[in-house]
This record gives sequence, structure tokens and C-alpha cells, in this order.
Amino acid sequence: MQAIRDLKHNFSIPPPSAMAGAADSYLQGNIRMTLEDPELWKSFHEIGTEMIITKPGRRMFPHCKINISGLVPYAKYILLVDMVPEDAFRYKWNKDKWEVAGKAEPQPPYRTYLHPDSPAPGSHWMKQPVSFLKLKLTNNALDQHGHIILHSMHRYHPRFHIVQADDLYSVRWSVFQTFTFPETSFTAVTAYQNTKITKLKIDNNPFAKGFRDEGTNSKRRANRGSDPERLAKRLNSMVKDADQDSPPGMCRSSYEGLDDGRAASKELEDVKEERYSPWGGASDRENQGLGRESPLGSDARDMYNTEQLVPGHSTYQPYRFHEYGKSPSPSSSSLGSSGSAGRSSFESRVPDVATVPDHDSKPSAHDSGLPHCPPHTSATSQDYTGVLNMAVAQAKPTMLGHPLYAPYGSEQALGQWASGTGSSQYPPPPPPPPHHHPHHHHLATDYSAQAVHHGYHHSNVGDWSQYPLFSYSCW
DNA sequence: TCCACTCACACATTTGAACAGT
DNA sequence: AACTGTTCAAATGTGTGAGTGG
Repeated sequence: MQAIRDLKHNFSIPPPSAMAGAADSYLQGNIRMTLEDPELWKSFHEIGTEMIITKPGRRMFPHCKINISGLVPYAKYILLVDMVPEDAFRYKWNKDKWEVAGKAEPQPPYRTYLHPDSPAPGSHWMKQPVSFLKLKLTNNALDQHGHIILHSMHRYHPRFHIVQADDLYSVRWSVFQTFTFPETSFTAVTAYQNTKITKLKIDNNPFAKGFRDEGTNSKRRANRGSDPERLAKRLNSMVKDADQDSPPGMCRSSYEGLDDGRAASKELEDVKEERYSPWGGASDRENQGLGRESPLGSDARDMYNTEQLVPGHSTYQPYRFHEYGKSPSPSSSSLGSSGSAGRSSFESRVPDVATVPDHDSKPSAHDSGLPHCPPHTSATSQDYTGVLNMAVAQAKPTMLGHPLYAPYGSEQALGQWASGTGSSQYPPPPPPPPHHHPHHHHLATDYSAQAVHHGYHHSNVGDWSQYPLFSYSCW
């Protein structure tokens, strides 16, 4: 895990550079986020993580669990997770590796998962790891349960957003920071493609114990309760397996050299030497061919860096354009430097910021600056309905009572968040790391290259960015 | 025919109510 | 009365494998 950050700031606050220097400032520049269970994530990532998506919704495994520090203990924060496409392609599993199978399908309704504890004081978020265990993924575009909707055979990665806000409705005045962890990227599937992933899941997910080939059922029952041993055993077998099963023609792991500090770490590292990513074909293609094909070229990464979560309504296009213009962000120019029409200019990303779920006004995509996505993504023409994925029962009273929910029906009872980020051209996730520090994803380099960045690096923490938020006309 | 997808199933854990003991 | 621990059933989370449909 490494720190790759993209810092954006609200126009109402000093530039990131200022924040970097002010350790004690209230600018949230010190927020750190680390991924729990990174070794497990890495194990999956090295093989090519797959997440099952089902109609009724399926939990992730491993599930997202993070550690947060640097929050103001008494200030309230909201924690959000959303899933953004890794790229604009659809994939297929061919024998032992993933291959590009065409362009991505139109973006499904965009949803964001709100951590049920939200809002909670910083002390609450920092006192223990924050788990998103109950987050569910679905392929049902008509899902009524607020699950995150994804396309099968597409690649995604989760983003974690921290917003300092007393409630959901003061979010608009808040800065929020976004963190991503490269090792959490995954391919959404309706059935596992890579048998090694299946095995890893079975070996590590307690609910799948019944499928472990450790003997008969009676034996399995007898083995209950010896978790530590089993864990170690699993780890070993996992390592062995990966070693043996590594298909040819795959690219080298991007996690070589990472120190997991476990008994099996040595083994793992040894394995990594020979383990190849199932993205060999696809990734290579992306890295080389696709990268070239992309109209964005190197800007693709910039897009990645500057992605923004957008609270807003799908149908309602963002309203922040003018507002943004009013208050040029110190970082905007630098952000804009990322490039060409649409995707890379800062303006093109403006739609990704807070939007106004105003049912009465529906600016055109053009006017509103709907995500100027790469041509290959049809996201611009998609319904970016963003349902803040919070179950009513779980939501806190301060949020529930808000009239905001009224227009969206009892089921969702949530704010609508729209984002144009999903369509950005993302760099291939399992990066063959040619020349970066083991603890720094290649993106880190890109991030630091962003003009908005200041010098400090989070080590071992997630990528992060700080997003400007704009006032909504109504919520 | 191929392949992505759905569904019922057996097996697992988790959750929470009920109860007993301190 | 309050707290803790145990038990049990229901709810829920798993991958499997057969079947379906485009």
C-alpha cells in the first residue's frame, strides 16, 4: 500500500501546499488512511481480484476496512465509498488471463455507499478500523436496496471519501478527501473466472469454509475453532498454490519487495518473483497498446489523479460551473494543466464536484460540463444517478430527518450523488512497477507530478485527494 | 456451440433473543 | 436490578453446479 494522493482544495481554503506545511491546521491536510489487511488484498491483487456481483447484492471479499488518522477528534465526519471504473473496457477471461473484450458498457446508475456510522466525530473514526463490511455490489441496474451497481466483466476500484461535516447536508461546505488503494482494484464478475481467486476466497472467507478441501464435512466440523493455525496453513497453501499455478505469460507482480511482516512474507515474496498478474495480456495491452490508443495518452493518469466524487443527481447536471469560476482554486490551473479537451482540463472535471439535485433544472450535459470522458466511455450520455447508498434504518437521525430524502422515495431515502468520474480513463491497475519504490504505486509518481501537490508523501497510506465542494441549490 | 448469467442448494458464520447464573 | 455468559434458532453469507438464454 502506498500513498498516492491527489490533493484538491475548496476555493475557500488555502492551497494544498499551505496545508502541507500547516500540520496543525484545520485543513485536513494531515488525514491519513491506511488499508487494513493489506497482505490479503495483495494476495488477491497479485492474482487479479474478482468480486462477485449478484442481483440481490453481494458483499466484497476481502471487504474494505481502513484506518484513519489525522482527523480533528471533535469534528464530525462522513465517510463514503464509491466504485470507479479502472478503465473503459470490458474484459473476458481467456484460459488463464484477462483480455480486453471491447468497450465498456454504459455506466450504470452511480451510487455511493455511506458508512452507517456517518456522521461521527473524528475520534470515532480513528479509534478503530472502519469497516465497510456491509457494502454490497450488484449488477442489477434497477436495484432498490442502494447497493453499488457495477457491470460484470468490468474493472473497478473503490474510493474512500472523508468529508468533514456535521451532517450530510453540510457536506456542501466541506472539503472532502479521497483515498484509493491500488491493491483494491477488482474485476466485477457474476461467476469466478480465475480458479486461483476462487481458491483464495475459499481459503480466506469464513463463510466459504465448507468448500475447503481439507477432508470430509465431518472433518471440517472437527477443525472448527483453530483459526490461527488454519490461517497460517492457508497462507502457506496459498503461497504454494500461487507458485504452482502461475500461468505463463503473465506480468510480474507489482508488489515485489513489499514487506508484509508475516511468517509467510518471505515465501510470499519468493512467490512474487515468479508470480505474474493475470492481467498480463490485458495490462500489457493497456500499458502499451491501449495507452497509445487512448486519446488521453499520459493524461489518462492525470484523470485518475484528479477524479472527483460528485454529490449530485444523475439526471441533474452539475451546477457548479459558474460557482467554480467565481472562485478559482489555486490548484485549478495546475489541475488544468493535465491537458486536452474535456478530460484533462480542470473544467472538464468540474462536473465531478458537488451538484444540485434540483428537479426543476436540468442543464444539458454540455452546459453542465458533464464529465468529458474519453470517447470510449459512454458515460457522458449515461444516467449518473447517484444514490447515496445508506439504508434508512442505518442512517443516523440527523440525516434521516432531512427533507432531502423526500423526493427519492422511501426506499432510497437518500441524497443523490452524481459523478462523472467513473468514466475517466484509468491506468491499468496492476502496474508492472518498472522503477518505483516498492511502497509507491506508479501512480504515486504521477500524483506527485501533479502541480497541486506539495512535497510530502504519505507512506503506506492510500492515495488521496481533496475535492472542492460546491453549494447546491437544494438538497 | 459458447459464454455470461441465474438459481437452488449445502455449508458456513453472524446475529439476536431467551435464559441462567452471578 | 444489572451484568455476564451460554444456548439455540433464524438470518445471512459463501461457492458450486446445473440450467437458461442470447
